[in-house]
Amino acid sequence: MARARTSEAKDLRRSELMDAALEEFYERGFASARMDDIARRAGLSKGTLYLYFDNKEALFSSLVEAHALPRAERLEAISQSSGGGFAAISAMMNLAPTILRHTAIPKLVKILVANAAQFPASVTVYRTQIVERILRAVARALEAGRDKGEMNIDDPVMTARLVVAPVLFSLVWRITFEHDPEAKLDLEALFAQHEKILRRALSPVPEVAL
Amino acid sequence: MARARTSEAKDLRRSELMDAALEEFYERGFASARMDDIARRAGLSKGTLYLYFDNKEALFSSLVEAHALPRAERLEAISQSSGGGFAAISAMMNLAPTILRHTAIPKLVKILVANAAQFPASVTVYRTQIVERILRAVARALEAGRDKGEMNIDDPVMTARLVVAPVLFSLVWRITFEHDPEAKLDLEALFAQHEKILRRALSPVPEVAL
DNA sequence: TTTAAATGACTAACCAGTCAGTTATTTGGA
DNA sequence: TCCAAATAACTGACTGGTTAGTCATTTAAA
Repeated sequence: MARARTSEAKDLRRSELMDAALEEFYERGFASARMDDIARRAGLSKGTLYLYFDNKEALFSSLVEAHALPRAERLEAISQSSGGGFAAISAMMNLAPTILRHTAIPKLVKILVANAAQFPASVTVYRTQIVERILRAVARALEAGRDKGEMNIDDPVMTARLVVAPVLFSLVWRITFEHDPEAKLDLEALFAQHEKILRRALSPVPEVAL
Repeated sequence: MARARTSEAKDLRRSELMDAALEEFYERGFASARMDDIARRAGLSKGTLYLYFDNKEALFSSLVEAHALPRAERLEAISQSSGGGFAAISAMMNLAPTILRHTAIPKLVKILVANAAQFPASVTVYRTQIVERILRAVARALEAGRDKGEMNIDDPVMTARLVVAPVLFSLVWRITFEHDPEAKLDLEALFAQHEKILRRALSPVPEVAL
């Protein structure tokens, strides 16, 4: 293998090894994934893998930490840029299928949920750095909608969880049934329906009807 | 250990071993769970475990199959007995916290999701015997509500997924964050809010307002 | 020639699955 | 009622295969 001499080349190599680890952990599970296979997938040998990571557990933790920050920042930006209310909800619902289909989040969530008991520190990182930041961003978008008089919201914190729930539903459906050709899920239709229900439920009751 | 001579005693022993396996698989993951620990947890030796199950994989499959039928039947009965519509939704939402707190379903879902790639046959059993039966039962309850003129539903199949999504959200939250004392989730409040949103979204629009 | 990145054979530990031996329980003859 | 023989449930030391982690050696690049 061509050598990584500069520190940029090493950073790249490190992230290639992490990508390989994500795939192996996802496909075989943390315990069954072989360090040799991870190295091979990145086109390197096991010995080299150990130049970049102290051990299997450090490789796992670094995965979670590396993905945490950028993801959360992206989602917070989206929820803020749209100015809150139904526009923000709509922007998030439109983004959901892409996130589910083309980012590492579903795979990361799977390996994290599956190994939560073994890696409590990584779980806490993920909860505080991703999950709770996303939930707060959604709650803020709902509060903004209320302040604009566009939404009728009594409990933004619980409602934020309900807004996000179908995304997690789809995520679990995909990672669990993805090899089952009988189990299709129409993401676009699901999120369109979700948005419709939220609009009906959260729109202020027209005064005329009272 | 006192011996199991009758076939009833053997059935009991078998199910004790399965309970032990559920706990070990849940806590350590399928690959890391030791057959010796499973046997010990049931107060037996590893050799005895192999009298009841051919191998580790058979133990896993039997777990999924044993839990599948009774659970699905219970939930179908509830959704039918309440006569459909909001009464059925309400009955299910009231039941959700108990299912999440006091049944094996969350643990079973975790080990199944985590090992979906290794056991496609068990995944298919679970999907057809539990997941899709529950979703069909919910969809039927929604259709019944529409037929009664109590609900305004355009897509019962997608809506059923949205009704169930917060249950899965809570399930994943619990199995992932259960050891994290900072991460509390008020199940009763969440499902109360969910029911409120569904009532608002699915109630027919009052004619006066049009 | 020097450097340090990369390699892969090696070892030490782990564990699924086996099976020869042990022992609780039942059976039936005295 | 007692006890010896028969039965089969149960045990755990053992084996064979697997893999995380090491390190002496090789080799690409400066």
